[in-house]
Amino acid sequence: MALTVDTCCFLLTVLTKHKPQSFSLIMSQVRVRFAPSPTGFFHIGSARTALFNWLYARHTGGVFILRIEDTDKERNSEQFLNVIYDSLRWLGLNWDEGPLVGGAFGPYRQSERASVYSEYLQKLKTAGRTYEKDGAVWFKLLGERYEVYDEHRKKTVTKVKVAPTAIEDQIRGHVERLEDEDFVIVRSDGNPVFHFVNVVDDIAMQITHVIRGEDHLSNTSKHVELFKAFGAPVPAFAHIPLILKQNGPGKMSKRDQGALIEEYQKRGFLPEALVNFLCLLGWNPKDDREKMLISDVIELFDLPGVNQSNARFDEKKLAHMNMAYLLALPTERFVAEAKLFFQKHPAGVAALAQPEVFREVMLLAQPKIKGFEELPAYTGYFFNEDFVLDPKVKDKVMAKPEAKTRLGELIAALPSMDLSNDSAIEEAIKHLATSNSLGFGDYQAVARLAVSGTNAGPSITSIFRVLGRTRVEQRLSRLLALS
RNA sequence: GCCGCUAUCGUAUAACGGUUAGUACAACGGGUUUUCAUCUCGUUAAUCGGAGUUCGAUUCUCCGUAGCGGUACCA
Repeated sequence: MALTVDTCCFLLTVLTKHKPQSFSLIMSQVRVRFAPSPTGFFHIGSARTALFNWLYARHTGGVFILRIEDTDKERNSEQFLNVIYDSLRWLGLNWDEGPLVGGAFGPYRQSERASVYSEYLQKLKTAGRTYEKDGAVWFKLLGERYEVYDEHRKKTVTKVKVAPTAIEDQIRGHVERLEDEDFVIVRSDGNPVFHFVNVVDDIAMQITHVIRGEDHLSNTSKHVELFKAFGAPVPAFAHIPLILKQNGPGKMSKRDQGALIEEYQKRGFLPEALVNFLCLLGWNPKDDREKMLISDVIELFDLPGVNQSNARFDEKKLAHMNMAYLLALPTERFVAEAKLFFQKHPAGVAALAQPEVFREVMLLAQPKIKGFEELPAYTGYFFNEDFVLDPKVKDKVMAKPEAKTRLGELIAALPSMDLSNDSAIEEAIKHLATSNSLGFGDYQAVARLAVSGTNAGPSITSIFRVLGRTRVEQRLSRLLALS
């Protein structure tokens, strides 16, 4: 069926609730790409770039493409590719075209696109926009050439009289930069350089919006000149701010704490919490909402709403977000996720030995912890008899001379206690307390020390209930004998 | 050095050119929780500096300063 351009725009507007003027550049579907290099690491900055691309695609009803920039042949392996796939999948950023899923514009790995590059190189050669020098292929700018001595580089360079290249950035607005020197597009070893393959792929894959880190803003003038030389439409650009390390100068590098997605996976962060945190680093819904459904973010996300200044990473805010998600998690999913976490943890064997107990303990832990990584330390004493007594807590609690008396009274009362539910246990301890003219608190601290080795944790009544009479008795007696 | 981008509490951010400059995290102090955590109330805390435009500037312009990025036959 035939559709007019107006009809198309109207439909797109209706379908995406998007401002029509944002479509001035393109008459077709939005196509964005995320183009990581398989280095064996997946950086949090890359994750956010991927996320913003994905959000924009989902917001506009467009296509999110994964393209692998693996031209650096030496340090590539399937393993490294899997890091990318795993990280994206874990974050929930599914791609519509790319490796594993295919698409009409493949292949999606640069290492498999050599023929495309030579074809495009030929176009440029035919157009007279290249020349060879020192065995490399250079891109020829259009204009009058002149020589000038560069003090900083300590050599004479050839410059070209050209007008500045204008970039209309969706986030930064109008940016101008003078691109006045020819540059290499194919190295003397025959490998095309990043600028060239990047632009060729964007043309070949019909990318409409290039959303990437600000570190590429200065490169963009090169890219724009290449697009023009190919006679291809220049895509819309959107350069998103960088993530700075939380302490010290500079952007976050892979050596910084918290820089790698892998680390969050290992530490048991909830991916939806990390994604929510990342959404808010450089973007906001223009109201006070913070914990948001991803569907709401998709609806509200737009490029002009992205901030222009770099953002410092804040692990405490992320931890808080993770806790908020943990608290809101349906119980059974919490237990299931906790199980997955323990399966990869050394303490997991003991913890998972008794599924019933494990579940009970996890129910106690859910409202108390900030992240799954706290679980082994927080719940260890439930699964192990040889837990350690915190020396500081022990000294403090056992410093009171009556502590041993309280312990003895508890042991004596224990056989007749109803341990079937928390309120019964509470009643029993209260009864014991009042009969000795004391309060619940007089038994709480010493009992807690005896059964858990510490002064923090779930309610003492719950610990008694889950542990059961025998183990509680053993632990109380052990502490009494010890002191 | 040169080029580009940026600049609001410690951090992330909000504020049609008109607000007592808001919110969240953190910090600190109460309350709740017979522990801890949660929750809750409160306190501390910001428009980088200087000009200009304007009746009025956090907001627009310019100049400084600082931060960040780029400046490769890396990506």
